[in-house]
Parts: sequence; structure tokens; C-alpha cells
Amino acid sequence: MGINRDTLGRKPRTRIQKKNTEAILDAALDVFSQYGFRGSTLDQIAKAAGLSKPNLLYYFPSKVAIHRALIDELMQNWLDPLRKMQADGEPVEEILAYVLRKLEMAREFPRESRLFANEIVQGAPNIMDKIEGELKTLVEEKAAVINGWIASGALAPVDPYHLIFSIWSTTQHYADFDVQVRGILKPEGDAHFKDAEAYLDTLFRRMLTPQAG
Amino acid sequence: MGINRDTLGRKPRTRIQKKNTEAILDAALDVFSQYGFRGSTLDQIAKAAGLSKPNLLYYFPSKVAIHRALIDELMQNWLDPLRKMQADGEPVEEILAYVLRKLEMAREFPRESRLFANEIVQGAPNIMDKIEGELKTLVEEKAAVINGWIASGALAPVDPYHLIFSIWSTTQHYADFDVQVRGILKPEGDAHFKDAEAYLDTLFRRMLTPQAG
DNA sequence: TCAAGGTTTGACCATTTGGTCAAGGGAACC
DNA sequence: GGTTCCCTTGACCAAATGGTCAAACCTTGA
Repeated sequence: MGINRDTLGRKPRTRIQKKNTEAILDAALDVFSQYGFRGSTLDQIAKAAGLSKPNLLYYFPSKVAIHRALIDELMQNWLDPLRKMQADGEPVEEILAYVLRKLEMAREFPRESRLFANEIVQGAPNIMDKIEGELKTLVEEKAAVINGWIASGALAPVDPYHLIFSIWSTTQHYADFDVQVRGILKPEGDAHFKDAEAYLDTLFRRMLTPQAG
Repeated sequence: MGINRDTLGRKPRTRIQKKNTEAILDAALDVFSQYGFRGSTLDQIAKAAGLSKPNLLYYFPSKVAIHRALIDELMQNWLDPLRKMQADGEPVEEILAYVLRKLEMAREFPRESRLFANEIVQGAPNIMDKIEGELKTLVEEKAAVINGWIASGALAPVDPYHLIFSIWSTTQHYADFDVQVRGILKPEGDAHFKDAEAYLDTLFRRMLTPQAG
């Protein structure tokens, strides 16, 4: 009999549970982010986690349960950088700080970015509700903030939605399309992220800085 | 016995072959672009093409063969917009025209874009050679053109590689992350592409137009 | 130390999957 | 009309896959 999921919830009861659930989620992140949900197998995940398949299924009741656990965890953190964009800051700097936070996340958490990308590209079968729910709400909220900044003259006029899309796409590109970027630039490690940072800073600064006069 | 692939090559011999290979490739584009290679099945493709599985395998020897045929066809057309960016044009307008061509492709050929995205996100197992080959060569060539434009003063100084990456990511975003975009904007059909066009035109125009003085 | 409960696994199962094959059904050219 | 080659399919196969289960193995706390 598997673990009582009702009582497990977020907090593993024992040391072993903690270690193994973490190992499983880490391994699953590796596998799912590389092959997508349907392209990943329990055997792959079990092997990557150093467990037997039945043992893996002792901790999670099914393949989808593992995936859901990952996605839930991811959605918690993924929107944090956007949430931190505050209306009371200096507009251009607030947005640029957001851009850099997103780029930093693409560098530090490329697997999470690719897990998300895989899910969206394939039609977001498991997170459509979250997209139309908390994500949409948050974006609308921040779009209003941006429109407020524009009205105050502190920001050049710009469609806030497409601005946000362009921030997402340009930053996540360095995680999601990593192999392409590396295939073209042939960088040493993460060296190209410095250039990307400078480029994106310029790109969005020029876009957003209001023109005098 | 299946079709003689040596003689088939690009040109189907008969009417029926033409019709069926086209139906298969179209169906396969649907399926592969949605589920990725490993997540797609021959049954799905056969059903979508209106053929039985053995019949499908009469035209293509294996699953990978179908995928390879698609990818090969795709790579032919995918780089055309970039190739069309000519050194003898007006720099800012040349690049902006490229941006709009890419956006147009994202709207007209989202399946192709997603097929490509799926392939790259999952590590580009089948096209790494093309990335490090013709793609890299073409990008380097165009980066040189852009650097020439910058040297002539007709273009603001900018890292040409990251410029190209940002053009790819912002435009393809509307195909690859289509469900997310639609989940947030809730547009009527393709109405949001007009706004995207205006936004990207502004974004890159501001980035690229050299500052007087 | 011993019981109770937590952990691990080999064997197993039904289904799905990529792929084969032989035989039958058509189109087309003579 | 008949022959030749093209096309189609039902039946089949081996391997892979998600998942189950009972039995055995550990930990831990009294």
C-alpha cells in the first residue's frame, strides 16, 4: 500500500520519505523537461532517481501525480518575479529589474522553464485552468500598473500585454532554446548570459524610456 | 513491399502516392507539433491521415522517417525570411521587414513553429547537425551584415546575435505559446496579431534606429 | 529485543506501441 | 480481357509501458 497521500500533503513524515520524494521530483524534472509528459516513462524517472519502479509508485500514485506535483510547485515560483514588480517603484527600473530576474531564472532554472515550455507548446492540457486563472489575473493586474505608469508619463506608451509577452519570450528563450543558442554561439559555460543581459537591458530601456518633449 | 524510397526521393510516382504522402505529412505535422516525437504514435498519425497503420508504413518505412521528412522540409523554408535580409537595403527597414515576415510565419504556420520548438526544447536530437551547420553559417553571415550596417552608422550599435535571438523568440512566441497568449488575451481569432505587429515594430524600431548626434 | 509500521522489490498483468507479412483488391497499359 | 504492378488491410508479433501485489526487508520506539 502506498503512502497516505492525505496526510502526506506537503510534509513528508519521515526522513526517508523526504529524501526519496525529493529525489523523485528532481529526477522527474530532468526527464519531463526533456521529453515532455507523454515522451517520458516511469522507468526513466525511477532510474534517474535511483529507485525501482514499484518503489517510485510507493511514493506517488501515478505518473500524472508526479507531473502534477512538479507543475504545482513550479507555478508557485514562476510568477514571483512578476509579482515583485511594484507600482510604487521607478517604472523603467521596475520593468528592467523584472527582465533581469526572468533572465536570471532562465539561467538558474532552465529545467523548470523547459517543463513549462513543453506543457504550453503541447497545448497546456494540465494547466489551462491556471493560465486562465491566476496567471491571467496577475497579468491583468500588472498591465493596469503599467498603464498607470504610462498615463503618468514615466513610461513610453506601449501595449502592456505584448510587452510582457516579449519579456517572457526573450528571457525564456535562453532556457527553452538553449541548445540552439549554444549551437550558434558556442559559449564557454554561461558566458553568453552577460551579453544577453546587456542586450535585453538596452532593448527594453530604449523601448520604455519616454522621449523628452 | 513498401515504396522504393531510392526512386521516390522527392517526387512521388503516381497520383495516389502524391495524395497519400501529402496527407500523411500533413497529419504528422498536426500530431508531432502537438505531442513531440516521442509523444506521438503511428496510430494517431494514421487516423489523422485517414489511413490504416500498415498503409501508412507502406509510404514511409518508419516513424522516424516521417519525422525526418517533415523536419527536412521545414528547414528548407524556415530560414528563408532571414536569407531575404539583404545587405543592400535600408538597414532598419530590412530588419523590421524580417521581423514582420517572421511574425507572419508564426501566424500562418504555427504547426511548423511548434514542430521546431518541440524539437529544440527536447534537445534537438535530430537537427543538431543542421543547427551547427547551415543555421550557424547563415546567422554568422547575417551577423556580419548587421555589423557592417552598424559600422556605417545606419544602425544603432547592438549585438547582432542576441538581436536575432530576440527576433526569433518574440515572433515565434505567438505560435509556440499560442494557448498561453490566447488564455490571457482571449482574442477573436487572430485579432491580436495586429497589436503584436505594432508592438514589435515599435520595439525593434526604437532599438535599432541610430540616435542623432 | 520485539512488535508495528514504514520501505523495497521480483514477478506479474493488460494495454499500447512500432513494425511485419501474406493475401486480397485496384488501376492501367497492352 | 488479362496481366502487371500498385495499393490496402486484417492478423499478428515482440518490446515497452503504466500500474499492481504479496512477500520480504528495514527502522524505530517502547
